[in-house]
Amino acid sequence: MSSRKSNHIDLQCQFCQSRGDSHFSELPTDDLEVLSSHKSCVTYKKGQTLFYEGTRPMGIFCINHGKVKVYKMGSNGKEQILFIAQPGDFLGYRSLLSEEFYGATGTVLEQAAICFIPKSDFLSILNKNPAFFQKLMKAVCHELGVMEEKLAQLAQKSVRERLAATIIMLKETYGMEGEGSDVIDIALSREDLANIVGTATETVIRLLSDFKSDGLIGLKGKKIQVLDAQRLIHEADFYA
Amino acid sequence: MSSRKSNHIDLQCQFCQSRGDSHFSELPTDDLEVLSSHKSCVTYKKGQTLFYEGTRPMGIFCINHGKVKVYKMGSNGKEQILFIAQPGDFLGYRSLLSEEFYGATGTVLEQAAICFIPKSDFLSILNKNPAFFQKLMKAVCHELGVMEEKLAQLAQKSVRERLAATIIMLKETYGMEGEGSDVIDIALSREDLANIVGTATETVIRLLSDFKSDGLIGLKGKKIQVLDAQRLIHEADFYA
DNA sequence: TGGTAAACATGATTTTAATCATGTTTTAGT
DNA sequence: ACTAAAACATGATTAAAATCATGTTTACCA
Repeated sequence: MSSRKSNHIDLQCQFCQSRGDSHFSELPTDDLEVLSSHKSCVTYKKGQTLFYEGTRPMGIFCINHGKVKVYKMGSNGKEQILFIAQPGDFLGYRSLLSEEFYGATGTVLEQAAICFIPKSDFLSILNKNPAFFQKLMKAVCHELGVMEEKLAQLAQKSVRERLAATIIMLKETYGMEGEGSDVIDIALSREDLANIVGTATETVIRLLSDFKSDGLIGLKGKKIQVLDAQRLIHEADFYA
Repeated sequence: MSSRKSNHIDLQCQFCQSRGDSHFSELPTDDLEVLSSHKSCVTYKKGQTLFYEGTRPMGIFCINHGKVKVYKMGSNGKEQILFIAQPGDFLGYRSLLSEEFYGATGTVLEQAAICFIPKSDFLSILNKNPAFFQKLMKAVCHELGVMEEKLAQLAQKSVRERLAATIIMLKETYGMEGEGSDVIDIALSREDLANIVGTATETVIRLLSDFKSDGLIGLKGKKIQVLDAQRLIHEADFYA
């Protein structure tokens, strides 16, 4: 709002690097052209919020680049992070389709480029493409299963187990290949990590130190390096 | 399996009392006839299981009468109840549509009559009726929102708050009208209640006693009577 | 680049809720 | 109706994690 340089950028869906990872991967070319001409693309800085819990969705966000945390704010002021969205992910379509207000807030975790597709365009493409609709249905059903699993884990596992499980999940999602392998490539503060696990920041800090002393992880600055995935999985009490 | 009297019954979807509450409410008559002729209907006794976590869904269940708890079993042998299904509810369609194994187990809470619709029939009706498909999509999206809300509450609220919230929810869903009003008409054991709230059975028992001494609830046998909904809501820390 | 706020870290204390132990009441099956 | 098992109840103890307090390091921006 103060910067003179526009933060709007021009991204064509047809040539989007992240489209292959998205639900748009098999959309016909003409639909992609409609999308490209109607959507707007904006770059965001860390900390900027895309949408707020309790407000009305006007379209969907499609992440070209960067990461977004989606969370609910509790009465105590503490965030509960529901998931972290990455390039190719859609945001806000759940509320759009259930015709409800946003149930959570979406805030950019690191420098991002994100497209916004107006509600009407998204819905018309959805209605024109049964295959796309089915794909999306399948995705929502899968998401529901994932959320149910998270709920059960939260109810039944200790903080230590949940933190170990979270680190493993992060490694699978953001672990880099080759070189600095096993380093989890996402800049999460201890507080964010606590808000994923559902615990206090101090508890996460303590447990990370424990894991480090035990040789399970290494701490490169604020990035976590998984040293012994096997034992970490054991800590998470999987397959038990 | 031992009883000589068959537990199969004949229920026609066209005349189903519970259909008005279900996603089938606006399905064309000819589709209902197809359903009726292809489905099978069975009565179940308390404790019988409809489907098991980790198995492959072969169709969907539609509840005509009775209640079913859907839960995940933890490594400690403790159940986490995800939701309780009632007449008109579908069960198992989520896994069917995401093409995954059942993520949870469904067990009958009280005497029930439940229809089973084979996968192929359900899917063909789904594909023939875009309006039905959309309705279902909307429902799944709503469910996802509900599950996210539960997750956040579990992470952020105390056991006391969660129990109060659960009682209020149960009252809204199963509260009887008129006469014995405010009595929650569902036979939940203290253990089941604990597995909804995500706590130990003893803790639920103690808190129920507390609520009773405080005049918030009455205990009619094992059924709960809500005496002071306002204060109960306050205990649940809503609108805070 | 110096100053300031945020993030990280560690210790001490308190709170919450789980677990363990034991007894009583209800329920269901023969 | 009788018995066994399950459910309910209450007290005592322990364990887990939150909270409070304080100090250090890191990151950011004017």
